[in-house]
Amino acid sequence: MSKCDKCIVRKFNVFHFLNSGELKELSNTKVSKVYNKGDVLFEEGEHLNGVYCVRHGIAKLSKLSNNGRDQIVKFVSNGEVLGQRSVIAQEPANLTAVAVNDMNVCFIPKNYIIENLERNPKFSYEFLKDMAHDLKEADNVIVNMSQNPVKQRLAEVLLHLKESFGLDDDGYLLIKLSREDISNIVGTATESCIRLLSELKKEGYITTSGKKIMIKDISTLKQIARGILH
Amino acid sequence: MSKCDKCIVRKFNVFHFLNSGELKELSNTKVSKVYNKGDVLFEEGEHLNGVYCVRHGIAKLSKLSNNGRDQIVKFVSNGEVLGQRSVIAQEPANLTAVAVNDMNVCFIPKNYIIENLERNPKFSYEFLKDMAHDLKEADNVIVNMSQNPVKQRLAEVLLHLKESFGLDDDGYLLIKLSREDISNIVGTATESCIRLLSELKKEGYITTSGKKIMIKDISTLKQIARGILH
DNA sequence: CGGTGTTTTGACGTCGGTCAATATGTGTGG
DNA sequence: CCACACATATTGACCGACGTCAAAACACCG
Repeated sequence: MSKCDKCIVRKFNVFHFLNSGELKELSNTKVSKVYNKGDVLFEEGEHLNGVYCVRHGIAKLSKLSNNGRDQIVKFVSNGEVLGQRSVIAQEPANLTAVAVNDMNVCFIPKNYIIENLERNPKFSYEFLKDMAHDLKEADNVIVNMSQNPVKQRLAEVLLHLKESFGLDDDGYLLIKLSREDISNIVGTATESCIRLLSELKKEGYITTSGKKIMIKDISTLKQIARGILH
Repeated sequence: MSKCDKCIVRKFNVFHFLNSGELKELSNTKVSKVYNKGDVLFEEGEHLNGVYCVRHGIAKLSKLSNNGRDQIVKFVSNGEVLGQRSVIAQEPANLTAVAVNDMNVCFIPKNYIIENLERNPKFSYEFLKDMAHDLKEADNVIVNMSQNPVKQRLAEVLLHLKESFGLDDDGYLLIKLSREDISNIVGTATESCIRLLSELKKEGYITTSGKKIMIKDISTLKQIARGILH
């Protein structure tokens, strides 16, 4: 069992303020888990007994709309924590979490979280800041989804994927998603998404090779994402 | 200056756990304010020096999209608290707050909030639960906005307005909004919204009289909101 | 090699946005 | 109380973006 006080990803999340005693307790209560690409971490409506701290890998958080299509709401990767909302509100999960990659995750039982929230104001404050950030992002997504055309949203998504997950050695987006996944982020039909991708390709702003996508003209893409260009 | 320990709305929000000493301090630091319909409480990008506790009235929280249209993200009314996200994250406001009604509001300075967060875990926990709830709502809105057609969203909005604010003595929705406001909630052009309202009217599910809207056939409207009927 | 799943392209219809004209309020001062 | 100006609501006509269905091209794998 690896020690939490040596864990690098902890530096970037709500656990970075814990003292050595609290970290030792964390090391003892946490459980390491491995998920393979496509595995479900938890599903909408499920009751969570703890949170998931991502050591390595990427998960997508999605929700089924009442018309039967998935909407991807958010990605979570190295250092980030999953399931905090449900644990804090003591409610069933509102979203489904699926591994996009092979993942290495630490599961931290609910009790540990609750107890620390009750006695450690700094810890609570970290959680609050985290959720405040998520809330701001969510509000921004609402505005974009409801007001921007699909091409603009697609451009935003591509830029966002680059910002969040970076590039591989050849300059392609590191995260590999199916066209269906991409359209489920953008909130559109798969075919529309494909069509707009090939449009962007024809215009010379991106290149694709199988699932891999490369952004070639980032500044023009930014203009499209801002609605200045179409 | 009225006393917070006698305030009814406190029972419904994050302040309901404070002890009598903390409440006395709150009474002394808070400032009562009155806003008239259309007044701006704060604007996107503005730095907030505290939170607003709504004693009476309704405010709309909106954000300007990069194509120049407003998107209403959320309403806040009696007992609810405004501006908490910005104060907690110590960031400029992400949304603009405008009074929909004449309002009676208590302004609570940032320092009071921060100090209590630092020493009172129960208080922090209340904030956390509040934000967890907001976050869930926001995620649900994202899914609806990106996946549902306008008529469905309009039906949902009407039902939501009824749930949140209730009816007046004649059975009309208590909250009075312009068509433009309604379309800014639904995320559509004003004319489209008007057209769909008159469609719902022709179909007999609602009645309108000026700005006032009455829901006549709530069960059918629910079916439309769920996408079962069109 | 065929079989299965994903990506791409084509054709077509419709939902919803835009512009413009008209109607209906709503408030103001006379 | 009326007349005028001005805002808001409603309706019509038109068009483009986007969703849907279907077929073809391509990839991946036993």
